[in-house]
Amino acid sequence: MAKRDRNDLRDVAVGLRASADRTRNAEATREDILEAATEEFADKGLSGARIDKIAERTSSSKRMIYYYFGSKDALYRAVLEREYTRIRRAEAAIDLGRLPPKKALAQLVRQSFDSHVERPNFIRLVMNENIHRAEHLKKVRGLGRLNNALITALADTLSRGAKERVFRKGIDPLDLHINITAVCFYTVSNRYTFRQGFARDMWARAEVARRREQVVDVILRWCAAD
Amino acid sequence: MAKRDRNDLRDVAVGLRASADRTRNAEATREDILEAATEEFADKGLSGARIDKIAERTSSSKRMIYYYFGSKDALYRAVLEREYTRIRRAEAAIDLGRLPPKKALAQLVRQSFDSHVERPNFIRLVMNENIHRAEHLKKVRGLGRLNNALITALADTLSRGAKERVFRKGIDPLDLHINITAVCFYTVSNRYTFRQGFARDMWARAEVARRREQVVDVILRWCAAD
Amino acid sequence: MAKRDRNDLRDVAVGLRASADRTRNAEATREDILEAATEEFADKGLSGARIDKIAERTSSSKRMIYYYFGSKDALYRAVLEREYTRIRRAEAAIDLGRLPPKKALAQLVRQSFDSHVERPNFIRLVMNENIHRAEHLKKVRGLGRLNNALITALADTLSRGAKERVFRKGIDPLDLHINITAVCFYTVSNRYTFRQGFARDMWARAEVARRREQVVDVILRWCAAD
Amino acid sequence: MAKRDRNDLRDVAVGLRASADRTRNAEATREDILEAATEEFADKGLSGARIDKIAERTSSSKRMIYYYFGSKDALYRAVLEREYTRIRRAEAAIDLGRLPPKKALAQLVRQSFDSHVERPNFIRLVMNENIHRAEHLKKVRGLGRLNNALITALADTLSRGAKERVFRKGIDPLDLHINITAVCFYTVSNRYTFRQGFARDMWARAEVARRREQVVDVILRWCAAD
DNA sequence: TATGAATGAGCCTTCATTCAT
DNA sequence: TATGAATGAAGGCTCATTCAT
Repeated sequence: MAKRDRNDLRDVAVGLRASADRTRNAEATREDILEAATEEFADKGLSGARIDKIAERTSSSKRMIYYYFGSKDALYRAVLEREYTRIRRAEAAIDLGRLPPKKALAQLVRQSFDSHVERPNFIRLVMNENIHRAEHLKKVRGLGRLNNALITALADTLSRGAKERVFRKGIDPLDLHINITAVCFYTVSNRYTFRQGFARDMWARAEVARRREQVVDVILRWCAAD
Repeated sequence: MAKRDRNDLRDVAVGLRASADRTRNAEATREDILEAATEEFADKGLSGARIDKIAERTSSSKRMIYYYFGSKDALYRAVLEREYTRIRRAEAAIDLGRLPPKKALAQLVRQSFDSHVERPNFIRLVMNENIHRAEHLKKVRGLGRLNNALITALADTLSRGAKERVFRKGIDPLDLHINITAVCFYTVSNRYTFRQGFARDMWARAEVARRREQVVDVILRWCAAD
Repeated sequence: MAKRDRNDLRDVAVGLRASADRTRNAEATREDILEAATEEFADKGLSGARIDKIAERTSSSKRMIYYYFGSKDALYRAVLEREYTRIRRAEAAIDLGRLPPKKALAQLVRQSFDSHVERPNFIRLVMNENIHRAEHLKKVRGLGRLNNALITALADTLSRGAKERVFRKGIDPLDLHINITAVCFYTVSNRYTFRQGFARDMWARAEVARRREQVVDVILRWCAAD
Repeated sequence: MAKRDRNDLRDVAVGLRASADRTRNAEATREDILEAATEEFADKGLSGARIDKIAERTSSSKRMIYYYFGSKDALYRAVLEREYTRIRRAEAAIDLGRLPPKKALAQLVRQSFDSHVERPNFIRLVMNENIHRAEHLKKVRGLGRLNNALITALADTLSRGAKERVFRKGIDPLDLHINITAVCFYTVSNRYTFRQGFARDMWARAEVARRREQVVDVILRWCAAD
């Protein structure tokens, strides 16, 4: 049975290689699916999205979606988690160095603006969640309430600014965050209905650039010391 | 036969009255359906909404929905048109009288804020439209680009304020409108995901009241003369 | 109450006039509906036809169709009866005078051919009946098995021809009728599928004329004495 | 893990075999559905046919019909294509060997007659198509205008017959085809309405046999040299 | 006679999901 | 891991028909 043994040995080798490949492929396949699903869910919402369409955008098959994610809802949650995690990771990486308060705040606003503009799909997912009262977001594990990184940065900047008399006192960092996000979010979120109602395209390149500075202006004037 | 003919004549009269009744009922049925549909579409989006559910909320039947509106899409469009028309009619009715510029602007902002808070379903429909690139809104007839009433009021207020040196010069009325809407819209639109991310409920009664004044503050500070 | 009486008298007059009008209208309305229904049923078959479409083609309303005919099936039967009656009445009116047998037969064939060509809707109704195993035709009252007029004419012509040695003996008149009808019917009935299969349009004016004479030729050669 | 891999390898083998089985089943399922659909469509026409009824006649389900054919119309087209292809394949297989012209033509006519009698469902589908102006047949891909096989055989027989002075000169092969088909088609297509109008059942076994020879007679007499 | 509103039954179709291999 | 076949449940929509006046 020497032949048998040799075959067995070869099988082991093949098995290891295959296993590694499979692992690597598994990761890649998951990513592939998530990418496709993000597009589809952002485009159509949860109920409008079609598993078949997602499978088509994928290099793998519909069956694989169920193999990896179990159900449409679970896939949607995985997409939400991935997108939120990305955003938070980006926010956590913010480093204002030792910029003077005004410049620091301006930079924070610009970063926020850019991150909204760069991820319109995320904005649409958020809108979709709000339509559904965040019922799916609630179920996403590992997404506790800790956006502290950004809020802390804002608080720090505000207090430095107040000390230097360039900002008013008493501004709540979370309020500031809300206002920044509001003006940034709207630019991306409502561009389609806005274009329908008014003769201006908020999404045109020049218009985005102009709006970016206006958004900074709105925030800085709100914080400015009297 | 004379009697028969008299009856015929009476029938005509009765017919006319009845016809009015029927018309009134038809109108009522339509309204009833639209009301139910608005709820369902706002709640679930176009694809998530179920005609059966809409029918359940109605005092008439599923069949009637098709009798009056023809299709789910057409019903959705009718809902959009009705909601937009309401909003615009309200905007057109704005009368600032002869308030001084700052007070006038503050009131405009408060009205805008209130109208957002009072119509959360409209906000969700707008979000849904933006997810779908306004493809349905585009098809709504009789919704040209004329929000002039509001923009005109803003322009007038801005110019009066500039003349009286309480506002800066050079503020574009449409930009102002965007900023007002952005901060108002966000308060309503993103309350669910916000609550998920932060330990604050923007939708709590007290919080809404507080935010209302903050929104006025943001806008007035942005417009204020240096 | 003289006034009342005058009114009553006027009512009577109005009533009589109206009644006559109504009768006349009733007849006209029935015809109007039948005409529209014939078109629709011929075009779409029984199940493909739509009561709404028939109503649209009519100057009256859908409700009237039910008032006069009771149901879709009954209307269809009324259409069948009307069409069959027309054809039979035409056949009964055939008068070959004292034409010599060959000319008489030729004329009979041409008449049959023409009556097929002129009533394509009837041909389609017949096809539809055959698809449904004549189940509706069976139910049409007043359509007994008496096409004798035509068959008698054929029998007479055949026997005269045989006597004069221009036709073979022993030809069954009903067989002759079948063959005449077969070649005529096909020209009208299968024109669409034929055009799809071959590069010839049997329905082109010149082609119909040519086919007419060929059909006569086929029949005459079949009957000719050896 | 070696075992696992061996299983994997075996799985591949099994997979290949299974795949063949599945393919065979898929093919069988498709055929099963087509068979049932042919019956139903022939019986009721396109609009009268019910997908549910077709599913009932099947060993699979309604859902499978959509899995394989996509829509009722597409299924109908598939049925048309299959039936037409069958007929044409049969026609292409005709081999008259070296029969003398008269016998050859008689055989051609008998074959045509038999193929009509044997496929009454096809005849009904053709009638249905003609009612609908062949609009569905038009859309059937892969059904070009090439019935040449049969026409060529007819042309060949005619020219041989003319050379041998048993047939007239100048008969157009397509005309001949039309006449053959007309008399054959009618026997099957109009049997129901005919029975309703006359006291004879064209579809009775003996009657079919008699008609078969009569049809041959009609055609041969038409072609015979004077 | 005539009309618009209303309706129940049922039809075509879709979709997420599972099975067999 | 991977795949094509299969499916139950439900969703959108249509149609002949009737009601109220």
